[in-house]
Amino acid sequence: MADAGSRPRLEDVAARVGLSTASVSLVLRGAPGPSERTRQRVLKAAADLGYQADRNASLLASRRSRLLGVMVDVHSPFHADLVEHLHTAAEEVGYDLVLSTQTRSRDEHTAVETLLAFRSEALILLGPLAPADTLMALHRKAPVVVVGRRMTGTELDVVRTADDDGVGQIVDHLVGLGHRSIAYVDGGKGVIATDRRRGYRTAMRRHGLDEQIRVLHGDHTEAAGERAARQLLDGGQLPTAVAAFNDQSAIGVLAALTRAGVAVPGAVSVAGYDDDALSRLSCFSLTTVSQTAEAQARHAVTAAVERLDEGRTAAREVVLPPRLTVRGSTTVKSA
Amino acid sequence: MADAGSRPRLEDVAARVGLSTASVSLVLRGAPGPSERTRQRVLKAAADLGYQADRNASLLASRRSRLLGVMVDVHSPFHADLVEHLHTAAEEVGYDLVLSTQTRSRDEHTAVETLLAFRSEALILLGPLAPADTLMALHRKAPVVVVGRRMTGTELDVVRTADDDGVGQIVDHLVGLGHRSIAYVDGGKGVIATDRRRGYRTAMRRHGLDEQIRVLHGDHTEAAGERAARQLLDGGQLPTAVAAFNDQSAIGVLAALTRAGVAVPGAVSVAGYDDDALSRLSCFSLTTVSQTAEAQARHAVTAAVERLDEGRTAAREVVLPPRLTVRGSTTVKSA
DNA sequence: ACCAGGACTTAAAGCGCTTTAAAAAGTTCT
DNA sequence: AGAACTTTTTAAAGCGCTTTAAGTCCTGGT
Repeated sequence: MADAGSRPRLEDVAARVGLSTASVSLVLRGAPGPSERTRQRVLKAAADLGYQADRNASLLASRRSRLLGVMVDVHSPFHADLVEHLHTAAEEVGYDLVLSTQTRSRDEHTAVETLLAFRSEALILLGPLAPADTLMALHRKAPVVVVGRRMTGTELDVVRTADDDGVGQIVDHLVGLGHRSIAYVDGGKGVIATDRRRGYRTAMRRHGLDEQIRVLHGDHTEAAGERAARQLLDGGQLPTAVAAFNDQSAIGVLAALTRAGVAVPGAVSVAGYDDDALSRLSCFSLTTVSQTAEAQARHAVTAAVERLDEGRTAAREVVLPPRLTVRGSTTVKSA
Repeated sequence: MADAGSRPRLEDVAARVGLSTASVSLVLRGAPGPSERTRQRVLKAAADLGYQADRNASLLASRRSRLLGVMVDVHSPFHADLVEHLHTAAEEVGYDLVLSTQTRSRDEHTAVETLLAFRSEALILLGPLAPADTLMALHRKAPVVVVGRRMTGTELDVVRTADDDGVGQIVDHLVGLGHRSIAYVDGGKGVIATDRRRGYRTAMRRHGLDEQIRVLHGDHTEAAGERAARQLLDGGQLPTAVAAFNDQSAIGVLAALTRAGVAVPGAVSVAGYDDDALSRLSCFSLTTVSQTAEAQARHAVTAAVERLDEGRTAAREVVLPPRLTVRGSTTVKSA
């Protein structure tokens, strides 16, 4: 049980070494001033007492909080990766993270309010859905860094990967394997889907495969992938490769094809997008595109810190190149 | 951009309505005292100014923090579910959550330190790995609630599901479908694996199927499931049903069987455990056991609140019954 | 000796809010 | 009208820490 009054305070440490709280504070934060002797004694005393600074009090007293608010969808495996890297990146520059999750019951607004209530100095929003002007309003309270979503015409910082390029890499890879008849399962409306679709079209044209362009209706779900595959199966002529909007959809395609007796990748190669946990399952072993969570996290933190500590005020967009991850679901076109 | 000095303070609101900060504070927290007229005026002023209390200051001033620290493995989909429900449960009793993730780079210790630095009044640890005495030491600083892990002989509160019962339900279900030859793919050492294995054995005996008990070596991975399945395939006589330690392993089994031309559930039924996102994929449609995240979350919060607000000091263990979720991977035994 | 200057240390004033004791304002009753 | 309350409001003292201006001590130079 917690012994209510037992938590040692700065004053207790100070009393123990017979110094002022000011000196102790200085030592504990590694600030210059205290002599070596004092430093040692204070550190010893603090350790003896198991002293741990009260963040709230520290933050309140210093005008800064050195806290970055991160809004994350706790259900997304990709966000999980991002958070992990955000943690390390933030730590390196002396910031701490406060997370707030948006869930069915807790919308973006509440999540962000919580972040602000904790005095976050900047907000890193992972895949926010709110409209641009809402985010701009927020930006007036604290610098906002949007991760993973394209945003045009705002003054917000944006960190994302080049989705069109990613699909382009998939197409290049497939073409390199000898495929020419490459279908694409679309991801619906939405900025990301649009970019990826364009990436597919552009890449196909680049390879002189204009005639082969074939976009199937779909969305981000497994079911959509299955529907698209069934459509292909019914349509008579199967393409030799299928690229999908994301991994989930790709898995739908893969499952439906396999169930219909079409070998993957033997007869048809299948590729996804996102490199999420699913794609790594050995039973799928899906060739996909990785969104380089670490790089995105680093850039997001850097963007925030530049605003906070270096007075940058101009918006900046960082667009990272995605990385093709070849696994077992794609192979050379069969004769 | 954040306009540094712009954040309105309690004092600003007070000045605007010509009252003391004390009155404003009272109104804003819904405390009794202020008259209706005052209340309205204050609320209006606060809204006009876009005032939002500074949590740090509030927490520091009140001796309480009303904060529950939650340690979560950000990569676990099950934890994600738990967090979501913890949020709502905590909100209902007027607490807020502060999350700290353990990752490869951030071990449990640091995660928990962060939680304490934020002045969490109690700690809810999701699937902690630390040894019992470490947790007990922590418990002396703040009440600890362990979720999802069995802990004997400690004074900690524990909330978990009855793993043996869960596997028992799976066996019952399979037996109900006419299966008698039911193999089990083990989950290795570890408390949870032990419980589930025992659940399997007990249930089999209860149905008079002692002779049929067959435990295959395994762990928590998909690969283990595949190995086990291959072993079954090589062994000559296939069981008519296989229950696995968890969903991942079950999926390995399922994939290996399918690949070998064994129809699932046509020839062999397969069941998993955990009801994680994987099992819901239509291409698997895995019969599994749900750990009832919501109920566990509620009990965890309740346990913490009882310690905090109702002075409970005796340890309590809440063991919830898991819930069988029947999907498409199990069916009546073929003739 | 005496003082400038450097090296440490500390008193004291907050940070923005809660809380409590006490004052102020209203009511009711005789 | 004044006593005896009750309802509102507020002054002031913190919460645990940071920060800055102001010391206190030494050293060495003259």
